[in-house]
Amino acid sequence: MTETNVSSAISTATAAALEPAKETKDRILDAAESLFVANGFQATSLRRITTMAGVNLAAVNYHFQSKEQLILAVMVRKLEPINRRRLSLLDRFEAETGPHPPSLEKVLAAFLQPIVDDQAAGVDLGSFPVLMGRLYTEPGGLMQKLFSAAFAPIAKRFKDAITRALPGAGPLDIFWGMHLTIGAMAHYLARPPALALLAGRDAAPVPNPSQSLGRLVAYMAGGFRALVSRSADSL
Amino acid sequence: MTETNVSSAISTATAAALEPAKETKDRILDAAESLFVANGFQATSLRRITTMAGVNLAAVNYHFQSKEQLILAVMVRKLEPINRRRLSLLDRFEAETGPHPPSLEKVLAAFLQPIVDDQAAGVDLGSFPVLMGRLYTEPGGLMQKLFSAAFAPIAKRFKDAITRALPGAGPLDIFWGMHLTIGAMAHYLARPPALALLAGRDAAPVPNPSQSLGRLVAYMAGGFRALVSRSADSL
DNA sequence: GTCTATACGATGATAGAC
DNA sequence: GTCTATCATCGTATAGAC
Repeated sequence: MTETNVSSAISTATAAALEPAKETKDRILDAAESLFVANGFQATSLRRITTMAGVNLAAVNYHFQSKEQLILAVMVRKLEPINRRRLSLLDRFEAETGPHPPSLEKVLAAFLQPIVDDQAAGVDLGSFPVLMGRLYTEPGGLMQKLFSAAFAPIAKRFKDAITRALPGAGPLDIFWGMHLTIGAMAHYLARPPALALLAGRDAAPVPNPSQSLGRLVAYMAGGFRALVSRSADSL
Repeated sequence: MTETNVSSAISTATAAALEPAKETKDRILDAAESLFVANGFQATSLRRITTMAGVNLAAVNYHFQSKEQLILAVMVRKLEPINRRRLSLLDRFEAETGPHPPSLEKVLAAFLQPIVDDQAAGVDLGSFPVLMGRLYTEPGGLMQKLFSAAFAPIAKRFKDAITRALPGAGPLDIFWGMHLTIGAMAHYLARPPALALLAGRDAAPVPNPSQSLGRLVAYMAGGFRALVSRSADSL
C-alpha cells in the first residue's frame, strides 16, 4: 500500500486499523496524516494519534521530538511526490519549447497542475491543501523549516523559469510576483469558509477543479505581466 | 505607580502598566491585543492576559464567553476604524469620477491603502496583519464570524465597485478575482518568514510600504483583467 | 451585574525503569 | 526502543462574594 486510505476518518477512530507490519515511526506518520487531514493540526492530540497507531504516547516524542516536528515530517512526506511531479512537468514543458523558454502560463501550470489534478481525481488529499495553506502563516517558524526541507530546491527552479518567461522583468518584479502568486495559490488551496459569503448566489463555491486551473493561471500570469509593464513604465 | 494593591504581587513582571481607570472588559481587550500581536493567538494563554490586565482569570469567560470570542472581539475592535477609512476612500474616489466608475486600480487602492499607510506611518500593528491572515484559515468558523461581524458590509460595497470598474466581467470573474486577490493581500500582510528565502540577495525583504502599494495594485488589477479577457476569449 | 477563588478534564512534554 | 508515571499548563465551568 502506498498511502493510508482513511478518507473518512471520523472523530471516533478505532485503534490500530493500520498495518501492523510497519514500524512504529511509520505507523505514527500514517495515523497522524489521516487525523491531520480530517481534523487539522491543533484539534488532533498526540493521544489520539498514538491510540490510532496502536503505539505508546511517548513514542511520538522519541521518534519525533515534538508535535511540531511530527507535523513537519508528515507534510514533507506528502509533499515530496507532488514536487517531483511539478519538476517533471516543468522539464517536459521546457523540452517542448526547445531553446525558447516556455510561456509563463505553462510554468505556472506546471506548479499548480499536480495539486489540481489530485483534487480532480479525488485523491485522498482530504483537507491537506487546507493544511498546506494554513501552515504558511503558522507561528513558530514551521513553514520556514518546511520550506527549507521541501521547497527550497524547486523554488529556485521555478524562479529561474519564470524569469526566463518574462523578458524585461527586474528582480523585484519576479520577487513580488512570486510572493503574491504564492498567496493567491495558498488562499485558493485553503478554500476558507468565508469564501461562500463572497460568492453570492451566482458562483459555485467549489467548482470543477480542472476548470479552476485555467482561471488561476490566467489571474497569476496577468498579475505578473502587469508588474513588469508597471516597472517598464516607471523607467 | 502602585495604586490599589492587588491582593498579591503579580507573578511575572510584565504587569499592569495599563490605565487603572478602564473597566475590566477594556483592560482585558487591551492586554489581549498586545499579547496577541506579540505572540499570536495560540501562544497567548488566558492566564497571561488576565495577569497583565490585573483581573481575574474567570473575568474573560464572564465578559466574553470563550477565548475564541475574545479573539473575535479584539479583531473587530481593531478592524473597524480601518474599514471606515476604506469606505471613505472609496467614497472619495467615486465622487471624483462623477457618474463614471473609478478605475479598478483606485478601487483596489482604496482597500489596501489604510493598512499600507499604517505600516508606513510606523503604527505598531505588530504582527496584527499576520493574525488577520492566519484567521482566514483558522478552524472553527472563526473567520466566518469575523467576516459577518466586520467585513460583510464593506465586502458588498467593494464587490459592487469592482464589478462596475470591470465592464464585461461575469460573476465568476468577479468571484475568482476577489478570491485570489484576497489571498495575495493576506499573504502580503502576513509576510511569512519563508519570503526571505524567495528573495535571493536581489530584493529587499521589507521594502518601503508606500512603494509596495503600487506593486500590489498593479498585480491584482492585472490579474482581474486577465480573468475577464480569458472569459471573453472562451465565448 | 461584576468579579473572584477554585477546581476539573485534557493537553504536550519528560524522566527513568525495563 | 519502548514503556509507565508524572509534570506543568492549558481552556473552561461553577459557586459565591460584593
